[in-house]
Amino acid sequence: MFRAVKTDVRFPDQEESILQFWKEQGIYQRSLEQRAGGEPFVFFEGPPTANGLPHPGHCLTRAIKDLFPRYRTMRGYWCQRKAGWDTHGLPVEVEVCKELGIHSKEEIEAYGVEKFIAKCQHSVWRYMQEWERVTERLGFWIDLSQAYVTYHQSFVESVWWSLKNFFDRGLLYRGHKIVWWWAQGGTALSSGEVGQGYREVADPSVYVRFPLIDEPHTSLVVWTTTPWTLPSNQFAAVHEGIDYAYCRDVETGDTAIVAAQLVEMLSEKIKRPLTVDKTVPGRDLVGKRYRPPFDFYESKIGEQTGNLREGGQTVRQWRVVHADFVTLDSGTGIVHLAPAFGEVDYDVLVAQRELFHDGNGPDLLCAVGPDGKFTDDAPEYRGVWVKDADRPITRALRDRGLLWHQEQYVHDYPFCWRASEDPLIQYPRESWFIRTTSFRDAMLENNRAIGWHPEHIGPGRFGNFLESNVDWALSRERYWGTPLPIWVCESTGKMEAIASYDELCSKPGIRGLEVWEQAKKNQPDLADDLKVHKPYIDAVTYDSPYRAGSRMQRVSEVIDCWYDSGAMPFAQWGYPLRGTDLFESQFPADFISEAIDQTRGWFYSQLAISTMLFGNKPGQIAPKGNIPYPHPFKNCIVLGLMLAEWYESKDGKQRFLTEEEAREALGNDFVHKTGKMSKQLRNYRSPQEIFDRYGADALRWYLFANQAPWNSILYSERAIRDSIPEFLLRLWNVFSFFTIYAEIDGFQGPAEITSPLDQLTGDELAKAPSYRPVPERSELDRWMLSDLAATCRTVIERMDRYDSYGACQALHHVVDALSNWYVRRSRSRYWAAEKSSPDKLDAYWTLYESLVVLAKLIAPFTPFMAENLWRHLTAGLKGVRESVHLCDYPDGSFAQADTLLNTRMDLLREIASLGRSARMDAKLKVRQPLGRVEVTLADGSHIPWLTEHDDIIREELNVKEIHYASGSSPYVSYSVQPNFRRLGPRVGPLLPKLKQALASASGAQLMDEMSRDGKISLSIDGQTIELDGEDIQVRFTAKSGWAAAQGKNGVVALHTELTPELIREGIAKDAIRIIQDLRKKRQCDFTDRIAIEIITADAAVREAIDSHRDFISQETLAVSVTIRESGGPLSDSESIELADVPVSIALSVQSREK
RNA sequence: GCGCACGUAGCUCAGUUGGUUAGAGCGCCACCCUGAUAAGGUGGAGGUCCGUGGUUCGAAUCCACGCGUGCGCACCA
Repeated sequence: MFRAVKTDVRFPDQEESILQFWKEQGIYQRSLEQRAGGEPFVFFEGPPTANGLPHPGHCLTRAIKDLFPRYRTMRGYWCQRKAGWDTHGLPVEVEVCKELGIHSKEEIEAYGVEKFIAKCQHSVWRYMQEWERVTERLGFWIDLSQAYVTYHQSFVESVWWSLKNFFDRGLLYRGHKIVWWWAQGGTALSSGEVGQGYREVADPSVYVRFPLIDEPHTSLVVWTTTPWTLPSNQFAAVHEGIDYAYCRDVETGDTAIVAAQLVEMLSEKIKRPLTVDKTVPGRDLVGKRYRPPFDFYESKIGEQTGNLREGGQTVRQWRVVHADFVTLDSGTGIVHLAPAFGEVDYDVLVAQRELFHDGNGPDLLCAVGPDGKFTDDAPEYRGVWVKDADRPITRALRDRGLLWHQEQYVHDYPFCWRASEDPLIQYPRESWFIRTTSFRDAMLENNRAIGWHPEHIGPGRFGNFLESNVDWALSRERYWGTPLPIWVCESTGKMEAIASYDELCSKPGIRGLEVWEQAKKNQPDLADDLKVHKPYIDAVTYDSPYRAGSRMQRVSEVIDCWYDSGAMPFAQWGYPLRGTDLFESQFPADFISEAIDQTRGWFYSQLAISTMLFGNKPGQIAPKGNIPYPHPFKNCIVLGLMLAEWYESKDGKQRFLTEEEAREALGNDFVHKTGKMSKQLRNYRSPQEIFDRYGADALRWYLFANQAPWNSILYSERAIRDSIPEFLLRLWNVFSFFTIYAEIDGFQGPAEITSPLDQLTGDELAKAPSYRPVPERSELDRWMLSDLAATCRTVIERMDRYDSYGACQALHHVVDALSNWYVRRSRSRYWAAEKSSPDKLDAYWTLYESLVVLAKLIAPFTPFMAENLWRHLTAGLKGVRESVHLCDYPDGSFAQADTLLNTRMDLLREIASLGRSARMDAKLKVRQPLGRVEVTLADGSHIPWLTEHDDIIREELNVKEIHYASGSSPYVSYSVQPNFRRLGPRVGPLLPKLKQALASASGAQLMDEMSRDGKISLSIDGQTIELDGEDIQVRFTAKSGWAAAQGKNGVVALHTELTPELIREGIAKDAIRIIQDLRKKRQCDFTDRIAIEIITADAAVREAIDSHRDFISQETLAVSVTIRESGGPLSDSESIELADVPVSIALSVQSREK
């Protein structure tokens, strides 16, 4: 027995109660248990960092991560969903520093690393509740209780194990890296952080002469915007292919060498003529020695030479070298290289060293300390902050006649995002690297096997990134991160890697474990996982195997937290110390998803680690006896970025308003803005607001159904709200319609069935006595189920291709068909008086079954709505599955997909739509019956079928008669066009003329010729062309002067003359509508009987009502309809216009039973 | 500067291997229908398919060069 549901739904309230139900009944757990032993569908959760609040963008990733596992689970796969949290890294440290009001590493050290780490560990969980709430509220089913956490000991040990593997294979090495360095804070910044801090500044721009040693009175001229790097100069770079000019500078009497192409420009700049003596190619300059601008180093090592690998000797530095990056865009075409302060400069140094025998190459010259101040190497400037040294250095150059020219240069330069007055400098730091470059080809091969969605990511952005791979700079000179598990011998410098805490503890002569033990004793609630972190792990030392009496001490660095996330495929299980079975059964992933910003983040870190670690090469791990590419993930949906929208005043003074706020404050005088979501700008609203107002399903449906997931998507409250009626509300209204009538008629549904129920499949429902086999039902019923079955197959096919957007389109389409055609066309069947007529029961069963199938079909997309429907549809039934999420996904096997029927029904709908359009043109409202319509179709083959369904069109269009034709027709004119696709290859250049010929001929004649001869002959440019039926396309046009409308497949024309009888019927129908309105106004029950009294002076109206009295009574459940010409005012009456005349009408309820 | 993507109606987006009248939803306006009614339907207005050139009988679609936007990378010596 079904109970009518209210139509004024509050989806958010319903969702909250469903969440409660899921929780109490452990539905998620049971959905998993039920599939245990099924084929695994492996999902990896890319760990979010819980260090900040979740924002709308996270809802998108979490929604899509939920969709596919839910879908696969219903399809029978076993899909575990282990949550994870990314917990390490600089952002956590920064958060803690803010809290403590400190900045620099010195301040952290002063505060105490031990206390600092403990704070970091706590800080990680600060927003955990918000994260869990959003996750749950969105309906993201994931096992939060089993979440992996990157700081946990088991995770850290897995990471150690993989690093030891790399170390032992020689893939982990120590080298130098030029980093963006925050000197005041004593730390390097990641490229993301650097990118945040760019600012336009004016720097000094100096042109400096480097005198050549072997050519008197001749100088290279170089340009730099960082004069403070000049004392550390090591080379001057030219490009071999560029021509350089020796120019006489009249003022100095010196010869200046600059790029030939720039002579003129430079001459203007220095405002004096430069006379070119000769021009030489860059390669002729390579090897020439020059005098550096400062002699701090030259005075000590100026004559230092080294032995070249190719034989011979040369001076180590202060030579001209070739470099590819030299261009003529700015400067002089000769580049000053200070390898300590530039990445490309450093690369040149490394390349130069390669030329020499080991130990013979140039050392790195660096006159600046990590604090950004000059060291003893440059005594003149010792202790001066580099930026403050620009002026004195420039002055010194001028004094010594080396300053050729000086100006200001405006450019963007990075500053520290945490201390906006501190400029960053490039600075060399010792760093640990992973030799990813030697796996470049393997990574590319692995990448080619991955199913990227969209496809272009693979060869495009991601592939390109792999092509330009450089070794992974792994180490960070910070505190809160996975410690690099390498111990160094204090006397020999030899190193070894450690793979676990136990391995460490078993080392001979182990000492320092007590530091942790003591800390734990003092503070028993300290998380045990901290023992593998700084500072405790740093205290652990052991006997060196390399020299008796020496100790092994850990290096001080922690690692890049991207490595943590990339290691999660195995580290989430603690593999290989723990979880071997789990890892092997859950690797590789079938599906992962993140937004495009993870290309160089998680997508790369996973691929790099997996490619290097797992395989058949010596030293690699081969779980399950090797794993073919791709691994560690097979499919990846790369989501677009979510954009914020806001409103602001036209002058931009009031920003980041909601639409409501803007309307209130500014009237209509505001602009709509969209842009990147930004925490700082606070230009987005909390997802919770959406959940509370519209519900999670509304948000999910908006995210899934509005565009392909890789397009960027606007987080727009209005757009989310607007997407509700088209799907969720429409479906809910259909369901509500069903319950209203099922309650009135006492439709039992599956409650009739005595045998055990399970998922309410067609086979189960067929056991109900009143359930008739589908083939015995009306065409409309068969069509609906066939359309639904076809939709099931379409959705499955698309979801298997990871095309969630396409699947949503199919769902949208079928809900529209159900609501706007099936229910609309079936209404009268539900109103039918005979409660147990087979047709009425068929209508109920068809609608019921459709709703059951839809509940299952939409379950992965809008899980709340699906559950809500399911719970109502199965209320009171015994044995049926408690949750729709415990059901199998419908595969459409309940009905044949009848494509012919579908085509015909589409045609029928088109005819109805055209008829309504024609009525509109003729200004004939649908309530006015018409005598006849003429339907002319391009293709006559469906006419017999359509004729059988006259009743539908007659009712839709409110006409008495309908006539179909396919031949010539007085309402239609034809135009014939060539079938371009077919004829293009055949006649090619003649096509335009052929088109012309067909257009100018009479369409009707061509049609006649075609039907007589089966072909048309045309002569064009002397060539005879024969066209068969498929070579032409016939286009229909309604002839003007008729109330007619044309569509793709035909024309619908109306007979518009009205007989007195038709007019009377129209009036009666108007009367019915008015009475129905009154019933509603009086809040009558659907089944209340009423008495009607009508008073009007108009004889035509009286006659119309009188002659249709029975019809009116039947439609309005009236026991009596009284008509009077005049009389005293009726009590409780309403005065209304009917057929343009005044009418007074009274309604009284007679009985409320039945 | 380099790479990738995108550029189609007021907004958000579809648009199959090139086929000649470019679609949908929303919004706006008008009308209609209505015992699902805080729904539903029909129509209208609104497009140099970013621009230029090319290939072709035919280009929103393919090619080239630009312009603009987003993202990423690099550079700013």
